[in-house]
Amino acid sequence: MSGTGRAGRPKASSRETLAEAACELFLERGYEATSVADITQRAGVSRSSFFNYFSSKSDVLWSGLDARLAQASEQLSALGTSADAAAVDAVLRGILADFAPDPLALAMRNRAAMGLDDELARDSAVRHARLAAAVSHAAMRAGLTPIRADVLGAARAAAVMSSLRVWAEQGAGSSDPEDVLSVALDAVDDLRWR
Amino acid sequence: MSGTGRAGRPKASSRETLAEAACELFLERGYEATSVADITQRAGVSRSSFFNYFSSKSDVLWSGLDARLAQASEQLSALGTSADAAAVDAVLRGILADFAPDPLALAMRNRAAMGLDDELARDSAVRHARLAAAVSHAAMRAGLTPIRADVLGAARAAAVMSSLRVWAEQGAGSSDPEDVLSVALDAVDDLRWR
DNA sequence: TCGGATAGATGGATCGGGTCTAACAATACT
DNA sequence: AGTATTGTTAGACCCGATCCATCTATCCGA
Repeated sequence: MSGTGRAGRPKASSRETLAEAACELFLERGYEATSVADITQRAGVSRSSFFNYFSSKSDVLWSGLDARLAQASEQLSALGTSADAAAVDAVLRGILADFAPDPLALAMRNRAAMGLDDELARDSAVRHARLAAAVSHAAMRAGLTPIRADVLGAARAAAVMSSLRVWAEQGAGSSDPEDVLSVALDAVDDLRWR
Repeated sequence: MSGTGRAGRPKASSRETLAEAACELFLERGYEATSVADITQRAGVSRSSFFNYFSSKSDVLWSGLDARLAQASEQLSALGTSADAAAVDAVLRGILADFAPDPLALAMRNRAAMGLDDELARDSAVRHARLAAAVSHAAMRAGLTPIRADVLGAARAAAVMSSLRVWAEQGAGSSDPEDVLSVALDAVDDLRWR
């Protein structure tokens, strides 16, 4: 029997196993009070193995979204000088399209119980900034001034992150995050104080 | 002779002494390569003392702006339900009014030499988010929907942070950051793609 | 069947940021 | 002199993260 897999020792644990153990512990004791050693102990692997699957403790929560954000950044870069609002918004919708409930959604929904308010604020800020920078770069390539591009990028990135948060808090699964985003992007196009 | 000072042992070091030592080292070796122990050693105090003056290593860079952001948050809260765009923008201008070159401006200007690109991006994101949240709360109190308020807060916060960055990179001191912000806030009011 | 070659798992050392505490030192006031 | 007050300090400790050498399990070809 060949071809079942590639050479080498088969994986003894998986991202899912570790993520499950982590989320359980986050719910039981809180995020801060859960060490990486606790997670690997429950998952039945060594502490060292954790970092073969996740680049950091918080990566357990964010890896799903990060992959989509990275993809979106590439797509935005590929737009070149012809980037317009519609094209950018299409990419942004892709980020949340078919976004299934995952550790991040769970964390956003149970942020209080997990004691995640601070951590989530910080990490969300980083992702917001990353996305905002990507949009800003696209806008600058399209000819906008740097500050104008930054403001526009921040507004659109906020639409994405805020939509995700609202969707997650409402109990991810009942609605489609993409629909929430559509409303948010409308708000960007008509950004008046009222 | 009384009244020369209050009781207790006089301070042996000051924030300024530590900040200077830190900035020197950041320029010489880079931010990452400089440990807190390095800073205190150059300043001639113990490592323990560092945290009597700064809450973290990065606080050396950010404490000046953080104080202004905290003040702005309070002012925004005090606006109550009567917050409108003009009142909010006035508060935002106050953040950058008379903002003198400080460790943060130095860091932004020498971000490459200090190897600060990552760290600065992360920390800027946190401050952006903090300010955006304050503006968003003000907007929600004024009756806007949460997502609309988030988008608007992110856009205005981006105007502030982006202005600060541009001002610092241009060589803080030559111009007034408040002037840069005025241009940026105009961009928020007219947030169309190009 | 044996022996690489490959991929994964592991323990342990190391580092740096940050917290905490008990002891110590210097000043003002009485 | 004595005491309260304030600041400094050493040291232990925790935790996230990196690194490396070693060990283990599987596949595949000779």
